[in-house]
Amino acid sequence: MATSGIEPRVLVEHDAPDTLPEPPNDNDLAGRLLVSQVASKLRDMIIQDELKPGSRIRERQLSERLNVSRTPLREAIRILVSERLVQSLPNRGAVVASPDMEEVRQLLQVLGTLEALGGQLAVEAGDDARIEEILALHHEMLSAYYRKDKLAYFKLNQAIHKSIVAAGGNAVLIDTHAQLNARLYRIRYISNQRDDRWHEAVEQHEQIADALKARDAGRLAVLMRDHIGHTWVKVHSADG
Amino acid sequence: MATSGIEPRVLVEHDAPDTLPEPPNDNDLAGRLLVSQVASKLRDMIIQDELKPGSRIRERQLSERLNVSRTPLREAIRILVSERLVQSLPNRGAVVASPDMEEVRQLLQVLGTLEALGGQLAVEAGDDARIEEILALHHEMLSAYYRKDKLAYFKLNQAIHKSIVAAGGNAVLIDTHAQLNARLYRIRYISNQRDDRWHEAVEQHEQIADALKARDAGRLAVLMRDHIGHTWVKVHSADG
DNA sequence: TTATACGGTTTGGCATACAATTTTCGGCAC
DNA sequence: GTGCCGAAAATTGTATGCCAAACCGTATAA
Repeated sequence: MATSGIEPRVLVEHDAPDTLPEPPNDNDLAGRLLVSQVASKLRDMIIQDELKPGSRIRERQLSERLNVSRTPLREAIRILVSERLVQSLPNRGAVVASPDMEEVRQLLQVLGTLEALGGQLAVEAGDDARIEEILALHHEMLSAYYRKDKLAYFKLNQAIHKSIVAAGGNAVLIDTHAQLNARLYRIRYISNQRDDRWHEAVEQHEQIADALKARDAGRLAVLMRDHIGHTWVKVHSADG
Repeated sequence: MATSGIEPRVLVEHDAPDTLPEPPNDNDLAGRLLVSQVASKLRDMIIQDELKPGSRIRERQLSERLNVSRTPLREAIRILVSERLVQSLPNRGAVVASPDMEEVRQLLQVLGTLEALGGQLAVEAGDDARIEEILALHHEMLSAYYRKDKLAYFKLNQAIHKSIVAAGGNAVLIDTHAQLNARLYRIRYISNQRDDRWHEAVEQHEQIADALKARDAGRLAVLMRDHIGHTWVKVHSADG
């Protein structure tokens, strides 16, 4: 789905890359093929704003910067295009995708449904150890909240959502969730920097943890969906 | 060489067209870049069983068969890999993906959730004309059912599900749905060839059509999910 | 007979060279 | 000063070549 693409940016500029969101580096088989390594590197660069949304990707320049030839770089770009992290223009190369608000809304809508399913499956199929791990992450996150450590909070928040989905054991769901989530990583990070309604999000996580502990699949599903709805409100209201 | 760059003929001989499920050919911008053309062609070949699941993709052989060099073919293969239509082995090339039963179950589980959301959005956001179109497809499908025209039924069935999701207007959902659905195309086609419980599926479609007509979002969502559950029963029981 | 070592062949991985298209920019006309 | 046209430069798209790793068959030794 083609986004506007040429529009500079949707959220704040965030030009200074002094704060690097840290890559999830959740990559598949990154150690093996050069193409995979390059693709992973590109994902990290996009997430860390080293490649800014809307900016063109110059193949020759990037390839010599990464010390690879254009061939594996181009193949890596194709991968990111099909992940919708970059957009390919006909004979004019590729630009880093910059989702507009409507696309963000759509992504969150789908993610909400997927996380609801993930929560349900986590309760139905997840073993106790898995759920204990998630609860442990939850308490770590609370700790970060009370320390006002936004970066730690952000990372633990991401880890929790990912773990809940993973606990369901549906590899397709895990995969799809990760792919859609990657498209929102930057925006979520930026949105997290404001502490708008931070306590609300924490309260929702408390409820999520309760439902997990109680193994209440239905309630957890509803909570997960609502929680993402809350994310949309945060991002949307901050848009301006 | 100078084969004048882009040769007009994109479609290939079609060697053994005894049973051709017909490609959806729902491709993005297939007319533009050679890589896109090759990727589309590969998708069609996989769907039509010209490239059979589990078989290796030999780059040199395929490239000369498609009259392109290995470079665009390799880039196209990368795209299909990230769509999970082919699987890439470390230093041993690519093979056509052959989903096992567990993966099919997972795919259907996620698709069920997505189609439920699609149904809900179709009712909430779809205008009357859109829904009328879907109902028209439904009646066409009924006609195919009574004619016992399995191929027409199959295609219309696919078109209906796609249209319902499309009516919701969520591009991300449409895209994700299409991608996951593509991985099941062959299996669904094969499953459709048996007329196991054909009437049950038709009855479910009747209910779906009713819910659409009544604009009952909640009921439609439940029906869509259950309907896919039914697909799983069909596929699973036939597996053996 | 079986296991294993070895060399030829095939295939994929990456780099580089060439072609086609787009962008840029200088010059000229208005 | 503004706008249009064209050639040069830059960039992407495609093809080809070289190298290394994996496969297969044979032969040799236990």
